[in-house]
Amino acid sequence: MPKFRKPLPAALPDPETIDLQQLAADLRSGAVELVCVLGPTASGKTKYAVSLAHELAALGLPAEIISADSRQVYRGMDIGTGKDLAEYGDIPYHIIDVREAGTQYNVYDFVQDFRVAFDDIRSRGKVAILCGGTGLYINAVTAGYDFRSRKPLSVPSAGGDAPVIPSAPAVIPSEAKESPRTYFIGTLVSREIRNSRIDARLKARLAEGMIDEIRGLLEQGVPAATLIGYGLEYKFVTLYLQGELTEEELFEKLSTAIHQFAKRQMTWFRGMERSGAVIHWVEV
RNA sequence: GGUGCGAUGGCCGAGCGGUUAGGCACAGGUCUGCAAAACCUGGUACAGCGGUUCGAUUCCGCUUCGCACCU
Repeated sequence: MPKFRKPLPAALPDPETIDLQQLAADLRSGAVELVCVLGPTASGKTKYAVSLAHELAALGLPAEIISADSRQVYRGMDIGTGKDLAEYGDIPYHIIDVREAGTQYNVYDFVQDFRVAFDDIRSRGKVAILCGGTGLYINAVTAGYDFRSRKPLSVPSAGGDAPVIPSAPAVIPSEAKESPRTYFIGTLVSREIRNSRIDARLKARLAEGMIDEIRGLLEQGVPAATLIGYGLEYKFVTLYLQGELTEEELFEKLSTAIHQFAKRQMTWFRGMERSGAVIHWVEV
């Protein structure tokens, strides 16, 4: 039997410095059509994307941000998703607060929404910066996932208990366009720092009223099962509100779950790199 | 000081004279309509030293360290 080598913890990519002048030139020439800022949770993506937008604007290339976050699409889910809209300042953002909390949203919807936002931004002569941590969504639009050949989801017949996906159109989506030439920038943080930031941020969110936010969603009629399905803060806080976790367990388990989530995000990004994407990692 | 009980991988926790229990954490990975989701894979540890035995994590003794109780 071959002895399996224990996989070593993946080394951090080498940090780079972005050559802004070059990036600006590539944007002007069309060599780059989309800038994508990605990274695990708590790595400072939004802050980085906003400052990049300002820097590009200073070079005569005003930019707008398209969020690639599967949970910030929901209105009323603010603290738990880390939706810090103030952070954007005067930079316009897209695909945030576009759905009611409690509804469904998926990659397919995102691809449609992205297309609209992207075309809109470009038609106004501005640069689009895609920024987020939902790897699947990022990959779907930058690698050109084609859903046309997939069976459109159908709404189950009355009485069925299959999950209803109301946002799924019953028609075959329009022809997928070619994916934009994308320049990827990854926000890099060591695992240790990332995890300690996650914990600090979690404490802050709890202190800011995250539990009340989620209690409010339940009171508005969002089913507990749906909130649990949203994962992380929504899942664990709901369990806590249902009395299934003590306050101590809430922090401990949620903290662990977010650490694991951040790791999965990095796994996804490495996978993108393995399949050919070039990600320029920067230390923030 | 005496007696008794216990000491299992990062943590919890079974077990047996001769497979690597298991869970959690951690690490690596998968991913084309719920992705903050759903999955897959990985680590031979039995406090130390002797002894009995073909073979000891498992039996015996001593040592160390915990816990309990006693004068």
